[in-house]
Amino acid sequence: MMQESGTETKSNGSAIQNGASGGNHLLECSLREVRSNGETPSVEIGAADLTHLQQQQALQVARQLLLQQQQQQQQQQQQQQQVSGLKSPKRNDKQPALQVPVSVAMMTPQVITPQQMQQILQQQVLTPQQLQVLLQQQQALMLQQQQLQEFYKKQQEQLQLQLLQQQHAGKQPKEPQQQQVATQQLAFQQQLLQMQQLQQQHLLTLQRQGLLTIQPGQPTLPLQPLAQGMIPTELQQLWKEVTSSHTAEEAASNNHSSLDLSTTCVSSSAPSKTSLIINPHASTNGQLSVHTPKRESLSHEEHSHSHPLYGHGVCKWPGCEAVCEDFQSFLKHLNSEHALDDRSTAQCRVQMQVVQQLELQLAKDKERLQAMMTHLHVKSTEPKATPQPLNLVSSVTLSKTASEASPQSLPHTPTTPTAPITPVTQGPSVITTTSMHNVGPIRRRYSDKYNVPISSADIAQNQEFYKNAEVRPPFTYASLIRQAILESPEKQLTLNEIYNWFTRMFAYFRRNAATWKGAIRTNLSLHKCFIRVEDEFGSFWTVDDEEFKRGRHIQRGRPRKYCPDENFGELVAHNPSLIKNIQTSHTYCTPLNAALQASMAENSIPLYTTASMGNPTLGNLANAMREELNGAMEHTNSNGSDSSPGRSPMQAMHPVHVKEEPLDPDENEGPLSLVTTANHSPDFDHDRDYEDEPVNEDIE
DNA sequence: CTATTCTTAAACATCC
DNA sequence: CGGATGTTTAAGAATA
Repeated sequence: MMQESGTETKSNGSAIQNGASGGNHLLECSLREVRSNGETPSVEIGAADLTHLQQQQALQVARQLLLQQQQQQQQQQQQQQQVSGLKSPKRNDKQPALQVPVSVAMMTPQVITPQQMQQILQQQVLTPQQLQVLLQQQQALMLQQQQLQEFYKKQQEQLQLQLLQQQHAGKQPKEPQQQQVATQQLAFQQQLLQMQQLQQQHLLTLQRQGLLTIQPGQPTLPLQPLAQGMIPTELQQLWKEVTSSHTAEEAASNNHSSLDLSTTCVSSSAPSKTSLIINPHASTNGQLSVHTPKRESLSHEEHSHSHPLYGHGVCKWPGCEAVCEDFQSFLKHLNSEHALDDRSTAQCRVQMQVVQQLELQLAKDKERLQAMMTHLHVKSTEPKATPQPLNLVSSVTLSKTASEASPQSLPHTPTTPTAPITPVTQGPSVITTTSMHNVGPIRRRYSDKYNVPISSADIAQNQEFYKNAEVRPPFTYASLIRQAILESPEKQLTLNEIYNWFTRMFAYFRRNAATWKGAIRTNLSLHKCFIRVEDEFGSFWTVDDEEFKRGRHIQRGRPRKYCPDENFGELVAHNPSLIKNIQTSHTYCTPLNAALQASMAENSIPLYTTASMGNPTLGNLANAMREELNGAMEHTNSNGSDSSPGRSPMQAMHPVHVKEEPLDPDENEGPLSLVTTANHSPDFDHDRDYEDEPVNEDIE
């Protein structure tokens, strides 16, 4: 269209074939912007948003957990020094340090930065189910930690009280009691340590399983001292608030729910960020409340009988696994079997080493991941400046594609050196874009190439990316053509409309027109799934999605759609009166039962054969299809932008001619005339291309 | 290494 | 006649 022959070069053909296998993304483009009829993407949006927010929250929970642990460790060190020194000259000053950093993760939504959000959106790592599990696990861990920490806090206070008494009461012999308290203190510290280790193991396990992806380049990694967007004073303040709220909770008067806290933090911490990244739709779909109320309820339930070392009726002390009927028995068991002794101490030491090792490993993995990301040109620190084809980072379902995302497959074609920095403003609309259809095969094949669920965020981002970056989309022509057709309101496009779709949706297809247009034509002819329908005003193309999923081509050496040299087999295939009724209804009855269509397409001949043998259902079938056709014609008069302007809505009323399905000679012996009889019209008997060919009766 | 898939080019046909 | 549209074949690259 735009710059046709002048810039035609063959040089970019195969070279660019390498250039855009960055991922398999849906190209569900522009449905909402091109046409506004029909589709209601809200459900899918909700699911997508849910996933994204879950990812966000999971990530944040993980981050905050780790952050929390570090803070705790510092506190413990401080407190340990206190205890061991048996003097606390500045207890009051230290009081804030005694505050337990509970529920820091509750305020995760406002901590996350747009960059993080962007990355999370780009990563389709977790399924909702996985996220749910992850969240629950994290919540359980956090609650356990809270509970223990509160217990610990009480002990600490008790100890301080005793110390105070000791100081004020002179040097009266309270030694035994104090020793006991100190012992308990140590035991709880060990428990805390153990719990932290468990948490980190949990996190690491999740990460290794690919359930949790910790972003590289983010100052929020576990080993980093502070989370982005949060300064120490804020943390302290929040801890205070949270702790006080939990104290109130213990007093059975908790009105200060975690949700409130979260809200408070949102408004005080980073409201602009929050409002920027939280999609209104998402925020109202219960996503945020999924987290916090659950925590709340859990905190009530598990406060009474939750312990990081107790789960499923089993003591979780390393190497113990003693069965405890209930929580009380567990506590007894814990105090009796895992009291402060050499063995427990040694186990704690071991656990500490384990934690250190894990941290080390985590640091290494983080470094490795960062290097990988850098290598793949994924600018994790640049959120929106470079809309890359997504799914590069990671994907559960498309890991193969991700692995294919070698650097050369990134959009760095010679013709598009500036592609990666093409500015595309996405904003919250990323989440609101939806997907109608799944794109089929990508350029680089992979086994599960069909119907791979891809998130709408990818679609949107990739759509924007390919719209603006002159990068070859990593999809086959067939998938793109299908996409174009399926996006059209009537699921049909003329060739020129397909061209237009390509140029509109992909900057890459705004040049070298002759090349890709020819490829489109070739693909239309070659693929079984593309059905050419002819009416009095021209022809248009439809797609048989079931056939598309089968991915069949018109096989060579078999009857062609177009065969100048006719022979017996081709006569069958070229008989326009045979299948056209089926095809016609097929064309117009997208609302028709897809399974029926698939069945028709797949088993057309057996169907006919059966019908010829006297199956009474065929007539009904034909009638049903005619009815479907009639019904479908009622809504064919909606004009999308891709609709041919020259075709009036009334065309649909006319009999149309369909590209002959290339019936295989080995399966087209069926007496198709019966179908013709079912809906026979003189109009069907002359096809433009094959009017001189014998009709199907010859094959009988 | 082989088979398959996909792309690209080209030749050819038909229609407008 | 020339362009648009279709069909078919072949070659080569990429991939399974």
